[in-house]
This record gives sequence, C-alpha cells and structure tokens, in this order.
Amino acid sequence: MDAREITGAPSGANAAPSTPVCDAALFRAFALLGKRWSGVILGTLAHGPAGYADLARAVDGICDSVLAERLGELARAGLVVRTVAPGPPVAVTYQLSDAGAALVPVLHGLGAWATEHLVANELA
Amino acid sequence: MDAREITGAPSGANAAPSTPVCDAALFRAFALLGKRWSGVILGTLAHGPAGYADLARAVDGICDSVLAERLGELARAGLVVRTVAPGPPVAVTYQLSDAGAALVPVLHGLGAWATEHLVANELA
DNA sequence: TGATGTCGCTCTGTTTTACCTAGTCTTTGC
DNA sequence: GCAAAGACTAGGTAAAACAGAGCGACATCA
Repeated sequence: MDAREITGAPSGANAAPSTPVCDAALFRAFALLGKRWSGVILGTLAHGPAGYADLARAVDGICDSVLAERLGELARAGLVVRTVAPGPPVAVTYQLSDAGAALVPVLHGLGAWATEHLVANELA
Repeated sequence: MDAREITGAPSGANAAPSTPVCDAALFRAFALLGKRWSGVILGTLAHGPAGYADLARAVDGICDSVLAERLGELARAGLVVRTVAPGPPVAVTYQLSDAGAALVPVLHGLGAWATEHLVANELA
C-alpha cells in the first residue's frame, strides 16, 4: 500500500457506526503488516535480537531479497533497530525497537487466536 | 503463502529460545492476514454486517476483483459468513463468523498500537 | 419505453510485488 | 588455496494486486 492509499484511509464513513480512529489506525497497521512476511519477521524478533542469516533460517520460506527489503522497511518504520558491530567480521543485528516491542502482546494475541481458530483446513 | 509454506512453518528452531506454538500459529495467522486487504476487510466487518458494495466503498483503495477474492478466501477460512437474501433484488451480506469475531479484540489492540506507535513518517 | 443506476461479482490485460538465484566482498577455518 | 558463513545486491521470472469494462437482475426516473 503506497502513500496514496495511506492518505486515503477510511474515515469511518462505512456501512455501520464505527470508531474512525480504530479503522484508520488499522489501515495504517496493515499497510505494514499486510505486506508478506513483515508480521512473521516481527514475531521472530520478539524472541530476541537476530542477524540476517538467523532470520533467513528462522523465517521458513522467505527469500533473501524480500527479507532484506522487509528489514529495511521495518527499520525505516521504526519498528526494528539495525545495529552494526564493526567486526571483523562485520555483524549486523536486528532487534525490536520500543515500538516494535509494544506490538508483541498483539502478536501473541494473534498467535493465540490462530491456535484457537485457524485449523489446517483454512487452506482454500 | 501457499500450502508448501504452511507446511514448512517455523518449528521454533530459530536464533533464540521461543514458544514454538506461538510462532507456528503466527505464521498461520499471517498466511491470511499478510495478504493485502484481508485485515482491513475484517476490521471493517467488525462494525457489523455489510454488502459487497458497502465494503468496496468502506475499504478505500481496494479493487473489485481483490475484494471478491479476499471475501471468498475469508469465507472459506471460516472467518466470514456470506449470506444470500434471495430478493428480489438479490442481496449478499458478509459478516464475521464466531472465529472472525474472536479476532476483533486483537484487531482493536493492533489499531491501538498503530495509533500509539505508527506515525505518518512510517512511509519509507 | 428507454435511460440510468445499483448490486455482486467475473474477466482480461497491465502493473506491482514477491520470488529465485547467482553474485560480491570480507572474514574464518581447514 | 578452498569452502563456508555473513549481509546483502542485482536481474530476470512468477505470482499477486490492480484497473476497468462487462454481465444479468432489479429498481428508479423522465
């Protein structure tokens, strides 16, 4: 979702009474989390700091270029902090920022919900 | 994320100690919610039942074919119930199922988090 | 009656995003 | 020297998302 879509976030004028703040905020949240792999990466980092290769191994199925792209986006969004240890060998570590860490309880809630309500037959 | 990726969900063997269930579940959750628009559609339906056109208007920026596709997926996943009133004129209504409704508190948490932590400059 | 609009999609071509994979440079270990 | 690891990058391909016209059924209006 690009800037145009963010700007055009729903303002609550939908079919039923709503809490406009919640919807606009949800729109913004999914601008990030609705991109493939971002939520899973954040969930993985919830367990602690990790390097690029750690993440590549942990997030099964993600390709290199998308992992690099997502980490960059999450860092720019302020959810992830990228720390470079000069080395040698140079080592880059990613960890959740305060904003990222604040999302963890929500991610846990999401995991609990999935455990309870999503079964193998949610595959269409 | 297709069946191969679901099957290959992380099993907790990542960089730091983890709660494997949470991660696998999170993976499954984002198999659905990591697709563009699904979370926002669910958030919109949290306000109450809506027709296709209602949703198309409410979810600013979504195109017709993706809305139809997403509603189908969410219905097949059991999060949304599609009800046909025979008419005339025929009318189709979508509403959250019990499983979908159970996600609403999480979505609210997500909205609250975004309100608190996501600002306009999260745009890369 | 004909024109226009709404609904709930479907269809097709186009654009964007995600993927695949080889590659680079630096460092380490055998 | 060679292989492996880390942290990506780059270019081509596949898949997802998008744009917009269209359909049948129905309702409304001049």
